[in-house]
Amino acid sequence: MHDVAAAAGVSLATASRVLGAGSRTVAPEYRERVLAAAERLRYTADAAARAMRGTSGSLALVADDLTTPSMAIMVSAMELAARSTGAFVTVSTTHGDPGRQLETIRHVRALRPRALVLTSGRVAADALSGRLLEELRAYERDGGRVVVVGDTDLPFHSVGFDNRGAARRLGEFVAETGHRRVTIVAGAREQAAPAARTAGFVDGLRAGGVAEADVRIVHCAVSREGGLEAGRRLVADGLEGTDAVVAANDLIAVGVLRAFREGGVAVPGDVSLTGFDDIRLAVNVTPRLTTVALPLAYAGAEAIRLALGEPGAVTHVIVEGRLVVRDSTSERAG
Amino acid sequence: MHDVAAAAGVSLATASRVLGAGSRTVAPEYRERVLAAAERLRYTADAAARAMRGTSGSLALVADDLTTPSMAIMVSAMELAARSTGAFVTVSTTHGDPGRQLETIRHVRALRPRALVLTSGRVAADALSGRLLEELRAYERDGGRVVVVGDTDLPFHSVGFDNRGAARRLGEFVAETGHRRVTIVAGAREQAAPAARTAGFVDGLRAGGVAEADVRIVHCAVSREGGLEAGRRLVADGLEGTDAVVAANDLIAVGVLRAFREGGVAVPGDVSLTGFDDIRLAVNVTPRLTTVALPLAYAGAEAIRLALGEPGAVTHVIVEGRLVVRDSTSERAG
DNA sequence: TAGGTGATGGAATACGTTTTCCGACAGAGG
DNA sequence: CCTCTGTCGGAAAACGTATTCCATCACCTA
Repeated sequence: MHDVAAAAGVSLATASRVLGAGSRTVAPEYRERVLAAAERLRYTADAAARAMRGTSGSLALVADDLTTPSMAIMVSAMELAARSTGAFVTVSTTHGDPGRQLETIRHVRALRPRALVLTSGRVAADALSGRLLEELRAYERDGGRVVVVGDTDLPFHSVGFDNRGAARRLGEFVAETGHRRVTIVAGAREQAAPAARTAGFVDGLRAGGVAEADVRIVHCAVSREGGLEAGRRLVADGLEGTDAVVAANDLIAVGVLRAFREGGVAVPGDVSLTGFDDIRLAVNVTPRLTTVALPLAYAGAEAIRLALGEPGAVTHVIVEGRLVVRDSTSERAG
Repeated sequence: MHDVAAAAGVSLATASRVLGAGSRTVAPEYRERVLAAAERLRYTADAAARAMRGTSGSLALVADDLTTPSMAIMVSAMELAARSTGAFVTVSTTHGDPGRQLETIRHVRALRPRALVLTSGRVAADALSGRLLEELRAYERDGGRVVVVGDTDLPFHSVGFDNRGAARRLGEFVAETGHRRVTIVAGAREQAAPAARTAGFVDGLRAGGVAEADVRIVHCAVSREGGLEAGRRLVADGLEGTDAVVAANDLIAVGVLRAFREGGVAVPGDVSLTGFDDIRLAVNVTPRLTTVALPLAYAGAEAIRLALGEPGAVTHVIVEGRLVVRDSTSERAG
């Protein structure tokens, strides 16, 4: 910047006033001269030096895993939203491992980011969460801001999905389209999101008139393979009049779908099938999956809004899912 | 750090020597005292202040789009590799728009990153590339290091895929398994990767003994929809003895597959079909796609290795694809 | 015309760290 | 016992920017 000021024939202070986000006004003539010199010299103010004075203008995103499509969509939306305000985004992944989460947060604190956005399916459900919480609190005490995406029982700003509510609506839909014997492929019992969805499915089915005795719940790994295995078990055990299978997410549903195809079970002819998440794969299978779409990009943008927001009370934002009816469900006679 | 030094009863300089990556040795007793004080006070050295002296220890990743699975895999691998060396990673997306690329690079230069990794399918094929090049050169002149992933005709370090070579091997495989009339669904003529693959397919088919007159090339949009459309056209025009369809990527192949299913063409019964990229979807369709797997994670890690490498001559790394034979191709009688 | 007032450029300082230089101290060798 | 040498702690400078404080200047009003 020294060079720019010299080239423009003004003092360092004037150059800074022009190039920094104008704390004070500068005469138009000088302003123009400085801008021209900066352009000519390809000058950009050093973010590190700038960070040493005021706020840092960088955001730290800590996510489980970028390769999961839903994470990628959220992180991408966050990057977009942050960028539109001129903030930089640094990304770290933890693979959901609480130890790595802790280590990552500790590491990232060195950047003195304006805010820390923690996106994880399993923040609270662990023994380490005490130390994690403590670390996040320390970060807040230093003036940082914590936003958690996907979990709402922590005392930080958060963006959560109304898993239970959306699942309830899906359950109601399944009940109202005439299904009477339903199997829920619920994924892992311990994970928060699948558990909330399962509870919502049950709510909705009951509300729609399905008898408790006619709702069966089976667990499996939260993956395509888990669904495949669960589906094979269902086929092997006999479907016993089951006319709908409700899966905790699309990946599981796709696995079940494959098992049904192997076993000669027609979807939706013999059994209706639903997923959750509306991943891209949901429209690339045959039949296309009836599912619940989560507004992931919106949630990501909302997280950045919270991260950059004015200081204030801790805010919990809940975003709703949307039922997407496609070809994997059909109306039953009765 | 002042507080830490005070708490440990040593000078600022000593604390720095212990906590910074030891430029000099400190008496074990003092060292321990400082470490204990830092732990107690939850102290982490300010990265910005640190960056103002030596090198910044941060890497800038500029990618087209995080939501594309292949990009996500590469970026994720880069993050992992960078992290293992203690570097921070900031990501920016440009949606492949050259204007945004330029603006992003300009913006990111403020961070004085140690290196800039540009991952894009279409860096060179544009009128703006002159200004882009100029900007990157200016960045290099300031001591930065530029690594380009996916394009090799720029004068920077690069990691490229041997599209043509891998396509050639796939072409040979198709020829050697007895296919004699082949249609290449080549995607867009203007894009570098599809064009290189098409050339490779032709090489391989010719080498495997397929006559030039028996290779037909059709173009389409590089997407599932493009493939669907192209596939429908093929079905409508009549396949005229075509016994293999070779697509420029998996997405196109999946589109073609759907068109064939609609049109009653059996894969691989009537026609063999191949893709390229080995995206997750390739194993989630029926039949599972024969394709070429690109070692994306390896390429990402390699890019970081170049980015962090010792100064030296510009290096171009070419990574090979691997033929993955699945169910969408079958051996022909002759 | 003189004094007051508002605008604005310039010098200096602070931010938190690393590193260089200097000085002190201890141990060893003559 | 003195001196030389090696080790290590402490003071200070430097990195690049934003901002505070001061000085100057022009303009307006009485």
